[in-house]
Amino acid sequence: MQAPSPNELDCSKLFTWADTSDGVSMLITEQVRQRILQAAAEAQAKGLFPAIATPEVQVERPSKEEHGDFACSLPLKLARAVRMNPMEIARRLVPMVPLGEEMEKVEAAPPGFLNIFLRESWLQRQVDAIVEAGPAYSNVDAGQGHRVQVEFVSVNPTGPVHVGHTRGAVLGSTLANVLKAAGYQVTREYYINDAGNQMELFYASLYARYLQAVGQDAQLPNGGYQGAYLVDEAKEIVAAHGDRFAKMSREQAIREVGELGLRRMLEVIRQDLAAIGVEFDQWFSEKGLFESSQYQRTVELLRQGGHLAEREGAIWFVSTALGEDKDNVMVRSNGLPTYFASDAAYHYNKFAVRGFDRVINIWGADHQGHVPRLKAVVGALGLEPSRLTVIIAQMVALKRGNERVKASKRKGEIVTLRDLVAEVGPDACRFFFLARSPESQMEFDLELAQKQSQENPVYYVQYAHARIAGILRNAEEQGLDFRRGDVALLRAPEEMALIRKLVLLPELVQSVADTLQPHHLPHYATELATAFHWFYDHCRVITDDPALTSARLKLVEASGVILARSLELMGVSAPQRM
RNA sequence: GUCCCAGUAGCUCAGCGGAUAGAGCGGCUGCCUUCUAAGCAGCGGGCCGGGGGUUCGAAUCCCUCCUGGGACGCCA
Repeated sequence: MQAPSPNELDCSKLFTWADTSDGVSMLITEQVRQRILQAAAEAQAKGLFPAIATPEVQVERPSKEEHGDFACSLPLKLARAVRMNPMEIARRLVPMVPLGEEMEKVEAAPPGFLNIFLRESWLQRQVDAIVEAGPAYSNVDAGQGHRVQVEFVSVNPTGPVHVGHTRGAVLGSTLANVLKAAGYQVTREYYINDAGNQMELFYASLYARYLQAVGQDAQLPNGGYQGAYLVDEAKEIVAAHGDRFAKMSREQAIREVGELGLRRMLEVIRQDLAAIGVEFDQWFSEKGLFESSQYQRTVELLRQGGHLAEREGAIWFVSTALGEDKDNVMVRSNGLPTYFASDAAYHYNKFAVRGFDRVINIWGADHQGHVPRLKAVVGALGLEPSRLTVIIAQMVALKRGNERVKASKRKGEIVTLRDLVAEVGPDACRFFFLARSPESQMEFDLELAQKQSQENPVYYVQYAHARIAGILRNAEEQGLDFRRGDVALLRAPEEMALIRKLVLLPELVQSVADTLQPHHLPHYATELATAFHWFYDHCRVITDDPALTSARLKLVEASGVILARSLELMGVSAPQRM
């Protein structure tokens, strides 16, 4: 028998999950995989086919019902190495697979698949398990309590959050939800770029608007922020503080007005994000890295490691020595650090100071070129670069009908997150962004999004939840107690199809935590809703048959638990009525 | 010029080594005396950008070309 590779052992650990009433059990997919592995080992031990290294055994969910609940192509993969007909391998494997109480049967199917069917009784019992466990049914233990930080949005506090940033916001908050469900200890963080040029420009712009607001002649600085929101900010500052800043030195006034403006801007950003359910555990100040001399320490570490070189009056990070295309300036010839330098310090802080096991950054596509050098500098600081994952969310192109909307904060042409939520609503907005994988560019037609809002798939999913709530309300009004309902009565095709969808959520949580691709959640939720609507239309729940009524009410409750949980993971509300 | 991402139904997008390629929207046709019709059932719709390869098997992997977006600063 082949000893499982260390990699396989790791995997089996990753796939365990707790939280069921009968103690720790394993994801069903993983159980099936293990059984096939066992079967292969036994077949080889018995000499049914030559003993060779068993390739990675993968189990998939076939799309066609007649192919069973799981399918495995191991025989096809084995065929060449053992020089046998794959169908013959499959046939010899079938009787070796231990069925246990989960599996009904295993079939060999041409050209050499193993099709695995789950036992009806096992599926039915999951309904009880879901009702007992509640939302925790979906939880897995992939993270094993490891500390992971998700840093996202981190928009410069020079203006409100706009539509493009919203994609990253929705993505990050959902990932954080899922990672938590997968057993990680999660910190959601917003990095405040409160140091550097852009902030100086913002302060100076705000100061100019302030002077204008108190009736003085003032010009925006070159390249300054032209957005109307700064005019409003300035007016509000005047309302609260009068013209006292106009009487101080320009330098001091810019500092004080700027400080006020920064705080107000951050508050606007926080509120706008909260409106689509995005909240943070930590707001981390870039300036703090300098004030606590963590920046200086990081630079010193790089210098000691021989990663810095002085040239043309600037200090460079010699990334070419680490296989990069070019070196990067860390300290400019004017003595000021670059954004890259504080980023190095920031990531040193994340790993070495705060001790996160893993860090996930969500960036816009316009920062994509910075990934290699950030990884390089993390490595140069003696940290393992693979602990850092940078997810690049592609651009969101805005349209209004046929007209393209160009978003530029400095020019002030912004479609803000606030506008978007006002037009489309937070639920549709989250669902819409979430349904697309981050690496595909998307076109957001504001007209269409608004028009579609009644036909948006999010309502389809939410409606299923509202129907569930309605049935449970009726049951309660009629004083029905279904705790003793017998799940063995759930045998209709619509009932079984629904149960099959319900049991998928833990596996989905596992795979999203693994691949960091939450766009599968909305698709799952839609499929689950479809299964429920189908059930609803074919199986009347509350009837004059008390036994069947109780059993079906249990299924309805279990459906509500899983549907609400998948909506919760996406940050979408689960309405009781619609 | 170099690097990254994308190209799948009329539109917006899933699928990323498995069996006859999917969903929503839009179009057409049926279904409300029964727990919400924001629902269900059905019809139509595709050289999976082109061309080569690898494989028992390719929308999926490799090469190449085309198209669109992004990145290549002592900006962030």
